[in-house]
Amino acid sequence: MESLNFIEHIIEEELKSGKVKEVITRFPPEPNGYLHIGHAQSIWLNFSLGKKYKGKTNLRFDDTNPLAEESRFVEAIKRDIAWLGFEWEGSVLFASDYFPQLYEFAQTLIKKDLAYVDDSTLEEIRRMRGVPTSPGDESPFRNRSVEENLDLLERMKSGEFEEGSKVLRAKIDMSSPNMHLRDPILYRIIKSGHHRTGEAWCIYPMYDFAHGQSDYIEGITHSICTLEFEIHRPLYDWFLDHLADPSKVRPRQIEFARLNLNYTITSKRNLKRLVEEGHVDGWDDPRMPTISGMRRRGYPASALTMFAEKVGVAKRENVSDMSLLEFCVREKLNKSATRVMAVLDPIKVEISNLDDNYAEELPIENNPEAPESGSRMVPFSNQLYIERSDFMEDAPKKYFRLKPGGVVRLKGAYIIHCDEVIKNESGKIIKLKCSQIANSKSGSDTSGVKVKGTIHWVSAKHCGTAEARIYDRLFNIEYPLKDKDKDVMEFLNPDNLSIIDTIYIEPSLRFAKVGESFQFLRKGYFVLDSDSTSDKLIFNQAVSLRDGWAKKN
RNA sequence: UGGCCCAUGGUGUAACUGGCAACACGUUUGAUUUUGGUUCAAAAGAGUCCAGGUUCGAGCCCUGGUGGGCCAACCA
Repeated sequence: MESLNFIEHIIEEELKSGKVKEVITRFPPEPNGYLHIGHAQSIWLNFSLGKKYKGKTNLRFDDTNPLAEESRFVEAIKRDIAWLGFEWEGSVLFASDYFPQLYEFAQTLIKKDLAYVDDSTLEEIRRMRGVPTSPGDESPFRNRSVEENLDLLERMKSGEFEEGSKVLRAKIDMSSPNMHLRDPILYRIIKSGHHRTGEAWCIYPMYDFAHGQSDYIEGITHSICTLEFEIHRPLYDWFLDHLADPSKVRPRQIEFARLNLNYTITSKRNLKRLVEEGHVDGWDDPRMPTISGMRRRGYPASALTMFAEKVGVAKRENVSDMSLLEFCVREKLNKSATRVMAVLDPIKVEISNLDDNYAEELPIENNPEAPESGSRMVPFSNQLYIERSDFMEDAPKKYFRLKPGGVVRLKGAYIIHCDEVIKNESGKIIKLKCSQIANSKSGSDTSGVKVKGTIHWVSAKHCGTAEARIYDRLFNIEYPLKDKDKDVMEFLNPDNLSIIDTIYIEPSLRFAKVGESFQFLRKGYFVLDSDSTSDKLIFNQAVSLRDGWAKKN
């Protein structure tokens, strides 16, 4: 039997008992930044629940704070969700679409004597709210008449009062141990343009007054959010108790633990800092744990949803291993990425027994995991580059690559024997003189020579060049936010990006398209970055290949 | 001196109305391999935070602790 997460258990019970007839979820981002991997999980959760139970999922922007929100974020968020492969029901929705209705809800509460306009200052309200361990004090404005409150709210709406001079509050319980029930603020005055409603409003609802009612208006059945909203649930329900039509679908808020990843952060506030303080090049910098960053890094969308699924959903605080995400990335790319050869740190190889105008095209498979992908022709000559790490002068016994007097297979080509090591004055190896073993051609090898290793190569006469950007973990400690006395930025990994300005790539790579993923044989998965130009290709390393040799050494 | 929530290998999740703690990642070992990749096979690693209780039987139920998270923006 397939195991269910706790939300699915709840849903299935409700479905069985008839408490709910269908499942309608929503993903409710605030357009004040880019989406990160934690949001990817929430998106996956909401949309897959909708799909699994044959319901639907809305995309609704929670845009109730004009000071923070911008339409460029709306666009970026839509792009990311679509890229992940999810389709929201109908058109994109906005909490701001419901401002008129929300305003009526506010009037309804006033008429029920459950809300009042408070003239107290911010500081006074804060002080009267008290602290969790002892009751707060009631506002002197708490007992205004319904008529006065209605009038005052209307005048707040029409712009008669200054920002901060008045708020609308719910009349609940100033002594509640739950701070959110101590007469929470419903509306505040903000005289600032809104990304969608422009100057139409100068009062804006608070999150608590907007979210649940928006869910209710849309007929959402399950309003899934993260744990920090757990304490808001009594308020969520209180509004519904007083405003919802009992004959209509009543949304239920369910909280789950947000996803965290080690060696990085998933807090919008800190991601914003990374961008604004210039620690990265933007929200879509490949080092960022944002969906856009991961896309640019070369992580496939399917790897992100696979990761979300494998991590699972529960209520306990958790920090997932980056290695699981990387596993998902490799898993997907292994099946889809074309294999090509690129030398990142070259050492020249001259094949002495081939003459200078020798040229040959050799067929090399595009992807052994997908035989139908066929092969391509790769030029071979007497001048090659191999990886510096594929040669060792004093090699240990288990070193399977090239060494003086040793042999190695050039992938898809010939076996070569290392005859001579050429060094410069400072002792650095600049060239290897090798000889090609007769009859050792790949696929028709009758030489009888046994090799332990196969290495990649490019023809120095035919190859192109490119820049490679190699990424490492963003932060150099596992839990960057753990030490609250220190600034997270202190823990940034100074080596989180290394740029190799010239790598040597096989000619076929000249036709790579931006966003196209490749496996650089024996190195890792790379994607062509959008910074590339027609005369300069730039590849991002999504993730290296697993390396059993490196691990042991 | 408050309230709400959580606690299962290193990590993340399972264990449906109590019934031999399972899966994945990671780690280690071996085999295969013209990628030290992939694939395949295997191993190590928790007795379920602690103490009581109920029960033939508790990771699951009850009580009390302990530890952790969240709550005092006119943010979401």
